[in-house]
Amino acid sequence: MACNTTEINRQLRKSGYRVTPQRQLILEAVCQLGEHVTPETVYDHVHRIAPTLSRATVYRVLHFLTEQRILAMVHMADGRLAYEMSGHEPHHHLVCRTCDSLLELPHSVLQSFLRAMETQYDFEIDVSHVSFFGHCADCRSSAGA
Amino acid sequence: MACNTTEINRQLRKSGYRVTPQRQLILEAVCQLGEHVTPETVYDHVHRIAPTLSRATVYRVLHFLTEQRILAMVHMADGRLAYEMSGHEPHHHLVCRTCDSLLELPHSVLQSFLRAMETQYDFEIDVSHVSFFGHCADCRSSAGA
DNA sequence: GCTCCTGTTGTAAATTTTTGCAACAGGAAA
DNA sequence: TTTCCTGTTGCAAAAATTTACAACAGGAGC
Repeated sequence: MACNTTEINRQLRKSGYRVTPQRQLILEAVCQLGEHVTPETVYDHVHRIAPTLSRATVYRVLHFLTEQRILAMVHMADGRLAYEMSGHEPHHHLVCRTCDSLLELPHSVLQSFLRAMETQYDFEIDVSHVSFFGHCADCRSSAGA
Repeated sequence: MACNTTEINRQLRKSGYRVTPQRQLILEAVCQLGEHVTPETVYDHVHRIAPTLSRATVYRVLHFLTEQRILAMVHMADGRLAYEMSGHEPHHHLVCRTCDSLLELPHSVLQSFLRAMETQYDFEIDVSHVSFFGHCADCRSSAGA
């Protein structure tokens, strides 16, 4: 996943938004840091380069870039949010609400189903990352009942 | 959705957990308040009845009851969490990340697909509430591109 | 009805995330 | 290049959520 800043910058400007050094730094950080990047990780990273860049800006820019579909939002097991480049290889999770484990789910399992839903509801589902919540085999058996 | 406290209490005791007045109050509150109940709403409600009951306990109990599959966790549009009785009529959402709108999705659309995944991965997906994130028709067209 | 073990709670502080507002700075247009 | 409009940022305070820890209180066993 190369971080094609040039193309993204043009896209932003065309939509009437500004390309600021803060936004560029944060975007590059997410790109370099990989999958499931937390706001705090981003902050640590960019704050080293630009010490005045504030936490508030990190949160605001992450939210903004998600709205612009440049980043994808990932729901972590603990309920917190993480981010990643939306162009990342699609991957999905089964998240256990008891033990917080993550089970990877191949994209192929979802692909056709999600496409069908999109057509049916005219809603563009963010297929780059989908999480399902529930309870894994281990916790199901140990919970007894 | 009647809130069958008796049965739930037995289930908790059998698993070695305690039935405290705080837990009962919070459970009843969620049951009465309906779908998509936020921690703050629960706190307001129970705090009126038991003024010493703290926010920390509300958060802890909501998390705990979700682990026990008595409550279901709902991802709201703004990224915050809400809760509801897990026995509620299953309903699902398409959440727009640009305008935060919620589109209801009938259970039938998901049912067979989720069942198949459960069988395949031995993971009990919480079917009482599933959210998909993406971008709605309106925001897709207005985003231009 | 007691006792004891240990799961739970309240408090207060830490951490995380959001928000209001004035100062700042992209970038389009001249 | 200069100007101007308004989108963005930083700061600081507010709000939301989590955590540590000592005191408390279910409920099983007697």
